[in-house]
Amino acid sequence: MTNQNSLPTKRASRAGNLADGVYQALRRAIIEQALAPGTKLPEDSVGESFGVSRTVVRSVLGRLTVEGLVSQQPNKRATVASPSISEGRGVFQVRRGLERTVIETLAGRLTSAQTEALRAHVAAEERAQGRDGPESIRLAGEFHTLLADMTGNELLIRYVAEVASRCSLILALYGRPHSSECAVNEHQMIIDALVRGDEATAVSIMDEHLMAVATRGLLDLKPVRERDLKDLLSDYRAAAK
Amino acid sequence: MTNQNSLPTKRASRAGNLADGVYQALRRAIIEQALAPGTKLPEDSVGESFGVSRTVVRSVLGRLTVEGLVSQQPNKRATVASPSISEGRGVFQVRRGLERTVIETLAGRLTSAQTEALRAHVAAEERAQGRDGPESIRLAGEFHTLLADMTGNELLIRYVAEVASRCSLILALYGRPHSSECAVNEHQMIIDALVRGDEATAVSIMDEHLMAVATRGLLDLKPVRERDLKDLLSDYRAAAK
DNA sequence: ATTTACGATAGTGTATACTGTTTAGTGACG
DNA sequence: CGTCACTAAACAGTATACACTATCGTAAAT
Repeated sequence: MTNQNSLPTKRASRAGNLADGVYQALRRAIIEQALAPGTKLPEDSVGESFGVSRTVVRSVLGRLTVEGLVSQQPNKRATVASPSISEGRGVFQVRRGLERTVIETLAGRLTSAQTEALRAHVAAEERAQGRDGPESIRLAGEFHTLLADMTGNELLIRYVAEVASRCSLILALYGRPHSSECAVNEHQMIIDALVRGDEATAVSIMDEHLMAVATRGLLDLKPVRERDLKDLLSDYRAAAK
Repeated sequence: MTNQNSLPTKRASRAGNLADGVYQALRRAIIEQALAPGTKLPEDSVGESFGVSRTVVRSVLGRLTVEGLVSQQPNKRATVASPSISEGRGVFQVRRGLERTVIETLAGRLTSAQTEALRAHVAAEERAQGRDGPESIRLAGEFHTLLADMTGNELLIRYVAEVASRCSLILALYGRPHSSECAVNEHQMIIDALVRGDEATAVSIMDEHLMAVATRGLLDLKPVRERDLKDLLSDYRAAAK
């Protein structure tokens, strides 16, 4: 039942790490809400979906667990994490502190190339404004991780990425259906303050921005639909090159 | 070569997770610098040291890698992480932001029991002051994680614990030999400001406190002694109940 | 003598087999 | 009918086997 048998050429080039591919794919599936919070993730089934063994899935689930996207209890099936409201508040609070650090690091120190990249991103956000597909959700989150990237601080980058993805989950659970999550013009204002080198203003806009996003979410728990796991994951299998 | 053969009664009670035990032990070994940065950690050898299989070791090394205490590259042996100075600076910067959040959360909100616990801890630090054994190092770090615990914010707790342990590594690499790392009286002052509810002061003391710890470390790389891995780990084996 | 090619050894990546625990389904008993 | 006990299936925890990759020493070729 090796993958060589069923898919002889799939990873023929050079293997290395199956785990990474599955990790990326599963992570996206969760963040883009193809897998609703609470969805069961038995190691065998997930493995079958991606054509890998439990060994690989296990390590992936471990990683996702420390990132808070999956929750695991001993001898129980893993599930897509389903954070409580108070956990959610905690995450947002940490996020505020983290992004404050990002802003402090960046204020007045953006290269023109970086400024360029940020403006381009905001433009993309504006274009995606109308349809609230996964596209818009993803872009809004990526603005923050893009900022973090520019600090060059590895740990800061990882933490911001982590809280941002957790926030996606939280908003999926408790957010209003059509809140566009990040007001694009707030992003614009942050960029402006950063290039002006106006640290105080940039910090306070970011802070309010995040507060706003957090308080925009305080509503109805959405119903959890039960569907077939393999169905839901089929789209993401291709991505696990 | 199962552990039942060699140690029939060791984990007779109820198993569950061997991994947790090994994780704790290995983590301590690194933080307390029994395992110097750069030390090679082959999965088999570590497994033998603790009497478990590679499977378990592998998951543990994975966890420690995401925490930054171990570094892994594909198809290469894992090693105890050996962060660069600039990585070190990055970690300290994140830490400042994180602990700022801790202070903001706690200022003026400490229960008397919590205040009690903090004062007791500082007292313990003072007692351990003289001998700069692992005891003193551990206590100094634990003051910060103790504070974080009191926020009740799971994520914040995890992050602070993570940066604190990474900082231990960094100071081990670049710190002066006998810098007592955290001046105990600074801890005392932080507590005082917190109970007064004086958030601004508490934040700035903590900030300077961390800055001081960070700048106290900027010196000679210590030589790396080469010793037998199993020797070094023998003390920690018992802890992996 | 120095460098390159090659082979042995050590080590990681992944699958699979086995064991123990949880979960869910079924029937007996209240 | 409900609920309790019991059994079978599903599932996680762990060890091990095998394939592939890196590492290092040794010998051949320059």
